[in-house]
Amino acid sequence: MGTLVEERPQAVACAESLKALAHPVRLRVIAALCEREESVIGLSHRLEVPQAILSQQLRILRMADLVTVKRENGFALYALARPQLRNLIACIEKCHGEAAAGGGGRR
Amino acid sequence: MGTLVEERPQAVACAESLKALAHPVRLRVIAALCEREESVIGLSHRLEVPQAILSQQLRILRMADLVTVKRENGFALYALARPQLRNLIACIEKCHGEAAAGGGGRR
DNA sequence: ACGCCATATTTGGATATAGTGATATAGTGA
DNA sequence: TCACTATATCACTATATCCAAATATGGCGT
Repeated sequence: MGTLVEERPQAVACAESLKALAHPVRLRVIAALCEREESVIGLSHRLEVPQAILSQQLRILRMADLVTVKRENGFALYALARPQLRNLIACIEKCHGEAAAGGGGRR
Repeated sequence: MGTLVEERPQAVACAESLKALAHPVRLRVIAALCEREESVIGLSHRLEVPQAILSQQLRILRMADLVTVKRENGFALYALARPQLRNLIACIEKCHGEAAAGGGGRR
Protein backbone atom coordinates (compact mmCIF):
# COMPACT_ATOMS: atom_id res chain seq x y z
CA MET A 1 0.00 0.00 0.00
CA GLY A 2 2.20 2.85 1.20
CA THR A 3 4.42 3.58 -1.76
CA LEU A 4 4.41 7.13 -0.58
CA VAL A 5 5.92 6.24 2.76
CA GLU A 6 9.14 4.80 1.41
CA GLU A 7 9.55 6.44 -1.96
CA ARG A 8 10.33 10.05 -1.35
CA PRO A 9 10.46 11.17 -4.97
CA GLN A 10 7.00 9.76 -5.43
CA ALA A 11 5.83 11.75 -2.43
CA VAL A 12 7.43 14.88 -3.79
CA ALA A 13 5.70 14.44 -7.12
CA CYS A 14 2.34 13.80 -5.53
CA ALA A 15 2.72 16.73 -3.20
CA GLU A 16 3.41 18.91 -6.19
CA SER A 17 0.20 17.86 -7.88
CA LEU A 18 -1.75 18.34 -4.70
CA LYS A 19 -0.26 21.76 -4.27
CA ALA A 20 -1.54 22.70 -7.68
CA LEU A 21 -4.96 21.51 -6.62
CA ALA A 22 -4.85 23.21 -3.25
CA HIS A 23 -6.25 26.59 -4.18
CA PRO A 24 -9.91 27.56 -4.25
CA VAL A 25 -9.93 28.86 -7.82
CA ARG A 26 -7.83 26.04 -9.20
CA LEU A 27 -9.91 23.46 -7.41
CA ARG A 28 -13.09 24.95 -8.80
CA VAL A 29 -11.59 25.02 -12.26
CA ILE A 30 -10.77 21.34 -12.06
CA ALA A 31 -14.21 20.56 -10.69
CA ALA A 32 -15.77 22.50 -13.53
CA LEU A 33 -13.65 20.72 -16.11
CA CYS A 34 -14.79 17.41 -14.68
CA GLU A 35 -18.17 18.13 -16.24
CA ARG A 36 -17.06 19.44 -19.59
CA GLU A 37 -14.19 21.16 -21.30
CA GLU A 38 -14.41 24.89 -21.44
CA SER A 39 -12.80 28.08 -22.67
CA VAL A 40 -11.23 30.68 -20.43
CA ILE A 41 -14.16 33.00 -20.95
CA GLY A 42 -16.57 30.19 -20.21
CA LEU A 43 -14.77 29.50 -16.97
CA SER A 44 -14.58 33.16 -16.16
CA HIS A 45 -18.35 33.47 -16.42
CA ARG A 46 -19.16 30.25 -14.73
CA LEU A 47 -16.84 30.75 -11.78
CA GLU A 48 -17.08 34.53 -11.69
CA VAL A 49 -13.35 34.99 -11.60
CA PRO A 50 -11.53 37.64 -13.63
CA GLN A 51 -9.78 36.46 -16.75
CA ALA A 52 -6.26 37.46 -15.78
CA ILE A 53 -6.45 35.45 -12.60
CA LEU A 54 -7.85 32.45 -14.39
CA SER A 55 -5.10 32.64 -16.93
CA GLN A 56 -2.53 32.63 -14.20
CA GLN A 57 -4.07 29.73 -12.35
CA LEU A 58 -4.56 27.79 -15.55
CA ARG A 59 -0.90 28.09 -16.27
CA ILE A 60 -0.14 26.54 -12.91
CA LEU A 61 -2.55 23.72 -13.64
CA ARG A 62 -0.97 23.24 -17.04
CA MET A 63 2.50 23.06 -15.61
CA ALA A 64 1.32 20.53 -13.07
CA ASP A 65 -0.08 18.42 -15.91
CA LEU A 66 -3.57 18.57 -14.54
CA VAL A 67 -5.16 20.18 -17.57
CA THR A 68 -4.56 20.36 -21.30
CA VAL A 69 -5.30 23.11 -23.76
CA LYS A 70 -6.51 22.70 -27.29
CA ARG A 71 -6.79 25.76 -29.45
CA GLU A 72 -9.95 25.88 -31.49
CA ASN A 73 -10.90 28.77 -33.78
CA GLY A 74 -9.63 31.47 -31.51
CA PHE A 75 -10.61 29.83 -28.27
CA ALA A 76 -8.46 27.95 -25.85
CA LEU A 77 -10.37 24.88 -24.77
CA TYR A 78 -9.23 23.53 -21.44
CA ALA A 79 -9.86 19.96 -20.38
CA LEU A 80 -8.76 17.54 -17.68
CA ALA A 81 -5.40 16.02 -18.44
CA ARG A 82 -6.39 12.72 -16.87
CA PRO A 83 -9.73 11.13 -16.24
CA GLN A 84 -8.70 9.83 -12.84
CA LEU A 85 -8.98 13.36 -11.60
CA ARG A 86 -12.73 12.90 -11.65
CA ASN A 87 -12.29 10.16 -9.12
CA LEU A 88 -10.00 12.23 -7.03
CA ILE A 89 -12.35 15.19 -6.99
CA ALA A 90 -15.28 13.01 -6.10
CA CYS A 91 -13.20 11.55 -3.30
CA ILE A 92 -12.29 14.95 -2.02
CA GLU A 93 -15.85 16.16 -2.11
CA LYS A 94 -17.07 13.14 -0.25
CA CYS A 95 -14.29 13.36 2.25
CA HIS A 96 -15.26 16.90 2.98
CA GLY A 97 -18.99 16.62 2.86
CA GLU A 98 -18.88 14.19 5.74
CA ALA A 99 -16.25 16.12 7.62
CA ALA A 100 -18.26 19.32 7.42
CA ALA A 101 -21.30 17.56 8.79
CA GLY A 102 -19.48 16.15 11.82
CA GLY A 103 -18.53 18.26 14.81
CA GLY A 104 -15.80 20.25 16.27
CA GLY A 105 -12.57 21.98 15.71
CA ARG A 106 -9.21 20.81 16.77
CA ARG A 107 -7.27 23.35 18.83
CA MET B 1 -21.74 16.47 -8.86
CA GLY B 2 -19.90 19.79 -8.78
CA THR B 3 -20.65 21.20 -5.39
CA LEU B 4 -17.22 22.70 -5.54
CA VAL B 5 -17.99 24.68 -8.64
CA GLU B 6 -20.81 26.73 -7.19
CA GLU B 7 -20.11 26.74 -3.48
CA ARG B 8 -17.08 28.83 -2.93
CA PRO B 9 -16.78 28.32 0.82
CA GLN B 10 -16.77 24.60 0.23
CA ALA B 11 -13.97 25.06 -2.25
CA VAL B 12 -12.05 27.17 0.20
CA ALA B 13 -12.38 24.55 2.90
CA CYS B 14 -11.34 21.74 0.60
CA ALA B 15 -8.42 23.71 -0.69
CA GLU B 16 -7.29 24.23 2.85
CA SER B 17 -7.29 20.52 3.57
CA LEU B 18 -5.48 19.83 0.34
CA LYS B 19 -2.90 22.42 1.17
CA ALA B 20 -2.21 20.63 4.41
CA LEU B 21 -1.73 17.45 2.43
CA ALA B 22 0.39 19.06 -0.26
CA HIS B 23 3.81 18.68 1.30
CA PRO B 24 6.10 15.71 0.94
CA VAL B 25 6.63 15.14 4.64
CA ARG B 26 3.01 15.68 5.55
CA LEU B 27 1.84 13.41 2.78
CA ARG B 28 4.20 10.69 3.89
CA VAL B 29 3.04 11.11 7.47
CA ILE B 30 -0.57 10.64 6.43
CA ALA B 31 0.35 7.67 4.28
CA ALA B 32 2.20 6.15 7.20
CA LEU B 33 -0.70 6.74 9.54
CA CYS B 34 -2.96 4.97 7.07
CA GLU B 35 -1.25 1.77 8.11
CA ARG B 36 -1.12 2.30 11.86
CA GLU B 37 -1.03 4.98 14.46
CA GLU B 38 2.41 6.03 15.52
CA SER B 39 4.41 8.24 17.85
CA VAL B 40 6.53 11.15 16.76
CA ILE B 41 9.68 9.16 17.30
CA GLY B 42 8.24 6.24 15.40
CA LEU B 43 7.51 8.51 12.49
CA SER B 44 10.88 10.14 12.76
CA HIS B 45 12.61 6.79 12.40
CA ARG B 46 10.32 5.42 9.78
CA LEU B 47 10.39 8.49 7.56
CA GLU B 48 13.90 9.60 8.44
CA VAL B 49 12.82 13.13 9.16
CA PRO B 50 14.17 15.17 12.09
CA GLN B 51 11.86 15.51 15.05
CA ALA B 52 11.51 19.27 14.99
CA ILE B 53 10.27 19.21 11.44
CA LEU B 54 7.83 16.44 12.17
CA SER B 55 6.50 18.30 15.14
CA GLN B 56 5.91 21.35 13.04
CA GLN B 57 4.26 19.47 10.23
CA LEU B 58 2.15 17.47 12.63
CA ARG B 59 0.84 20.66 14.09
CA ILE B 60 -0.26 21.75 10.65
CA LEU B 61 -1.97 18.42 10.11
CA ARG B 62 -3.64 18.73 13.48
CA MET B 63 -4.92 22.19 12.73
CA ALA B 64 -6.28 20.96 9.42
CA ASP B 65 -8.12 18.20 11.27
CA LEU B 66 -6.36 15.50 9.36
CA VAL B 67 -4.82 13.78 12.36
CA THR B 68 -5.55 13.36 16.03
CA VAL B 69 -3.22 12.95 18.99
CA LYS B 70 -3.75 10.75 21.97
CA ARG B 71 -1.26 10.90 24.79
CA GLU B 72 -0.29 7.52 26.13
CA ASN B 73 2.31 6.96 28.84
CA GLY B 74 4.64 9.64 27.69
CA PHE B 75 4.07 9.17 23.99
CA ALA B 76 1.97 11.18 21.63
CA LEU B 77 0.18 8.72 19.45
CA TYR B 78 -0.89 10.20 16.17
CA ALA B 79 -3.66 8.73 14.06
CA LEU B 80 -5.78 9.61 11.06
CA ALA B 81 -8.61 11.90 12.00
CA ARG B 82 -10.92 10.33 9.44
CA PRO B 83 -10.91 6.95 7.78
CA GLN B 84 -11.88 8.40 4.40
CA LEU B 85 -8.35 9.68 4.15
CA ARG B 86 -7.28 6.15 3.38
CA ASN B 87 -9.47 6.30 0.33
CA LEU B 88 -8.13 9.64 -0.65
CA ILE B 89 -4.52 8.55 -0.32
CA ALA B 90 -5.17 5.43 -2.32
CA CYS B 91 -6.80 7.57 -4.96
CA ILE B 92 -3.85 9.91 -5.06
CA GLU B 93 -1.37 7.08 -5.29
CA LYS B 94 -3.27 5.47 -8.10
CA CYS B 95 -3.72 8.74 -9.90
CA HIS B 96 -0.01 9.25 -9.81
CA GLY B 97 1.18 5.76 -10.43
CA GLU B 98 -0.52 5.81 -13.80
CA ALA B 99 0.55 9.34 -14.58
CA ALA B 100 4.18 8.56 -13.86
CA ALA B 101 4.04 5.52 -16.10
CA GLY B 102 2.60 7.44 -19.04
CA GLY B 103 4.58 9.87 -21.10
CA GLY B 104 5.72 13.34 -21.33
CA GLY B 105 5.86 16.77 -19.85
CA ARG B 106 3.69 19.66 -20.69
CA ARG B 107 5.59 22.77 -21.83
C1' DA C 1 -2.62 48.64 -41.41
C1' DC C 2 -6.04 49.27 -37.64
C1' DG C 3 -8.84 47.87 -33.98
C1' DC C 4 -10.90 44.24 -31.44
C1' DC C 5 -11.29 40.03 -29.09
C1' DA C 6 -9.46 36.12 -26.37
C1' DT C 7 -5.66 34.88 -23.88
C1' DA C 8 -1.06 35.15 -21.76
C1' DT C 9 2.77 37.12 -19.34
C1' DT C 10 5.28 40.51 -16.52
C1' DT C 11 5.97 43.02 -12.53
C1' DG C 12 5.57 44.48 -7.81
C1' DG C 13 4.63 44.34 -3.17
C1' DA C 14 2.28 42.11 0.75
C1' DT C 15 2.00 37.84 2.99
C1' DA C 16 2.84 32.98 3.87
C1' DT C 17 5.70 28.85 4.27
C1' DA C 18 9.87 26.07 4.69
C1' DG C 19 13.90 24.48 7.25
C1' DT C 20 17.39 25.02 10.99
C1' DG C 21 19.22 25.31 15.43
C1' DA C 22 18.40 26.45 19.98
C1' DT C 23 15.47 26.28 23.59
C1' DA C 24 11.18 25.19 26.29
C1' DT C 25 7.84 22.10 28.49
C1' DA C 26 6.12 17.92 30.45
C1' DG C 27 6.33 13.39 32.49
C1' DT C 28 9.19 9.57 34.57
C1' DG C 29 12.43 7.20 37.36
C1' DA C 30 16.52 7.34 40.47
C1' DT D 1 15.90 17.51 42.80
C1' DC D 2 18.53 15.79 38.69
C1' DA D 3 18.84 13.72 34.55
C1' DC D 4 16.46 11.77 30.76
C1' DT D 5 13.21 11.04 27.17
C1' DA D 6 9.49 12.74 24.20
C1' DT D 7 7.51 16.52 22.15
C1' DA D 8 6.64 21.36 21.12
C1' DT D 9 7.85 26.02 20.09
C1' DC D 10 10.77 30.16 18.88
C1' DA D 11 13.76 33.18 16.14
C1' DC D 12 15.69 33.64 12.03
C1' DT D 13 16.66 33.59 6.98
C1' DA D 14 15.37 32.12 2.47
C1' DT D 15 12.00 31.28 -0.70
C1' DA D 16 7.42 30.86 -2.57
C1' DT D 17 2.67 32.41 -3.28
C1' DC D 18 -1.00 35.50 -3.92
C1' DC D 19 -3.54 39.16 -6.32
C1' DA D 20 -3.91 42.86 -9.34
C1' DA D 21 -2.83 46.19 -12.81
C1' DA D 22 -0.51 46.88 -16.84
C1' DT D 23 1.24 45.20 -20.87
C1' DA D 24 1.99 41.70 -24.60
C1' DT D 25 0.63 38.30 -28.13
C1' DG D 26 -1.98 36.41 -31.86
C1' DG D 27 -5.81 35.84 -34.99
C1' DC D 28 -9.64 37.94 -37.42
C1' DG D 29 -12.64 41.32 -39.78
C1' DT D 30 -12.54 45.58 -42.36
